[in-house]
Amino acid sequence: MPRQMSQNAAKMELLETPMRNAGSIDFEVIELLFFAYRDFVSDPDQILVKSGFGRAHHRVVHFVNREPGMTVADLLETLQITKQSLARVLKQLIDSGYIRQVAGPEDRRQRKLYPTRAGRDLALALAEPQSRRIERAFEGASEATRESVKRFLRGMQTEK
Amino acid sequence: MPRQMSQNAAKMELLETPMRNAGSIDFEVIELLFFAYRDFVSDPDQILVKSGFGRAHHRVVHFVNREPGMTVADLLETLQITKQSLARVLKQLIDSGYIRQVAGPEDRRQRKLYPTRAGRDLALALAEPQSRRIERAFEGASEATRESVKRFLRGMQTEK
DNA sequence: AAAAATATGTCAGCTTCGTTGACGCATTTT
DNA sequence: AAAATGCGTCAACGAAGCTGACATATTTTT
Repeated sequence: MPRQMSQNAAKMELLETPMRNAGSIDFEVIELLFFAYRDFVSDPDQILVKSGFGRAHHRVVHFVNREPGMTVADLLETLQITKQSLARVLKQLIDSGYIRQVAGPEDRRQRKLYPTRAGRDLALALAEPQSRRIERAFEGASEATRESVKRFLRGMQTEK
Repeated sequence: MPRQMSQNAAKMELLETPMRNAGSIDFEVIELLFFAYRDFVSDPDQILVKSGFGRAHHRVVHFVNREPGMTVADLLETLQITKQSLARVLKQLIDSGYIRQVAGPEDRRQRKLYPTRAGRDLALALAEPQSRRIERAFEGASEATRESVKRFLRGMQTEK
């Protein structure tokens, strides 16, 4: 086989054309979601570093504040992680005084989770820059537009 | 101090009221973004497990396919990670034949990255379920609505 | 009353993917 | 010739997920 042909064969395996929106594949929105979420979660990180916590703590403190009295099982369902994974961060949040547990009044096996005042304050501090970013992204948008965006985001969720 | 007062004092530190959309904090959209992204990235995971890759490989293979010829530095900028972190996954993708490197034609220190046919196929396979999910979320939406959503997502990005 | 199921906690070990810091090599720029 | 740049790599570490096994308290079922 001549050298030139080998070169071409080797080159053939390299694709030089960009993968563009085509067929039914929406690469543009895929990337928009990636960048939007990357920057969205980067906001709270500075605050979290000061407390010695990470993103996992953020999620826990957020949802417990949103629904005080939720059980450990509820939280596992919401976060879609294992109890062993939750245990670490939850324990740290309890030990640090941001969250407390109360035995369920009906079913005493349950551990109902509540934020302390410090836990509420932390959740608010973390939500603030995220909310500002959202407001900036909605800048000038009508109420109908805002509803469309929410509808889209709801539609992105797996229906359970 | 009477026992009753101590009990109340202890109870005081537990907040039982849900943290609701109030002031300027938009908890609803914060959560919608969390759930939307959680489910959005869960799609490719099954496919990735079969190839022995993770989400980091997904991102690399995606962007190299979107912009063949991008350099290592470009990729680091896009992903916002360190070169040591990228090195691991990039090496695996190169060794597995999904991506190849070519010395830059002008600056030969650069490594331009290109997908192979297998790399293109993998990127397409990973994008497919995500794109289907996006289409479902847009179901029945007008072109104007779609543009509004994209505008919102662009607005969520940190401007560089 | 006994047995089974449930809710939670915990131990141990593993994986992925991010980090910092240091250094080497080839190449380009000054 | 010296300095800066692009990239690769070694080593050590941390955050946050995972599986599997087992313990304890409590509730439900038999």
